Amino acid sequence: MLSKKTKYGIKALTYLAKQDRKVPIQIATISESENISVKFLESILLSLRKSGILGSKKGKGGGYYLLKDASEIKMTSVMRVLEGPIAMIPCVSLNFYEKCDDCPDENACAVNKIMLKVRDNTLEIFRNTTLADLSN
Amino acid sequence: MLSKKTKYGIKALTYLAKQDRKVPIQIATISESENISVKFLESILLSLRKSGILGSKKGKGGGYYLLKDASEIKMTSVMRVLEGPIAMIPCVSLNFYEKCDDCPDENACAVNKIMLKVRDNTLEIFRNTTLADLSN
DNA sequence: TTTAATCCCTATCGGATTAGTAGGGTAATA
DNA sequence: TATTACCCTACTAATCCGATAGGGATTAAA
Repeated sequence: MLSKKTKYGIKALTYLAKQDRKVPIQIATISESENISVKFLESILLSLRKSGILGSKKGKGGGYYLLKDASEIKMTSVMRVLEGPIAMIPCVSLNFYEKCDDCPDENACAVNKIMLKVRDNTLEIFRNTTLADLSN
Repeated sequence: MLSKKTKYGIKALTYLAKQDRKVPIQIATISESENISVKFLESILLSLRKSGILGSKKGKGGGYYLLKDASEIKMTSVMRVLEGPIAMIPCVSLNFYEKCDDCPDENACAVNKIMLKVRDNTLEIFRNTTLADLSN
């Protein structure tokens, strides 16, 4: 299941992608437009800023803005920041790899086999999709 | 994240797929071979039986067995029984559809758009993969 | 210089889910 | 009839999620 964090994060990012990048947008504005609680959205935007996808400006007239052009922001990085691993199980994850305790041989493991396929495919989609694609 | 229930379920099913279908296999046997707690495995096999993927035989010499040939058991049905929805979000789910409260228009929703792609792709993989494919 | 807007950070909390445990009931077979 | 093994219910510890609360720091504008 996709977490609400990810869902809201993607919505907020596509909202920003539709705006003039030079004008910071306030949390409250996005919150109203996308029906997201202000405080929860705040924490989401914060993590997007820390990961280098968003920039922010403090004080009056401040807000959040995309650091790069929407067409240069791939869904792979967005998903990894918001949702974490793209793979459904750690033993097939590129960025969050972990061995299974119970599994003596990954190459012989049926779960590994099928989930690897799924990961490859999903990854391909996220790699070829940018924020610009989603905001049209 | 794939639940352990699903992971163990797939492992148990591929184990059964390697055996003679006419001989019931006991829970304890699968449990030992695949490193799964007996009781937890018991509840998993039970739900696989209730959903019509496995058959069971009680009493001495009893156990579980595949109801169909491994090559006829698609991963779509296995995943739906064990994990539930294949889609990452209910608004793009075929079998577990639900509308999002916060979303006025699904066709204009970026999350819907990208997750629909992912679902289509994942579904395609599960449809074209059978237990037989995994047990080789 | 003051004020108000806005981001920034930490802590907390209820509810849901997960993974696993325990214990006994029931049916089938030798 | 004794044994084996499935079947079912209930419980629990741990974890995660979504949300809330409250204040602190920074900046722009009056």
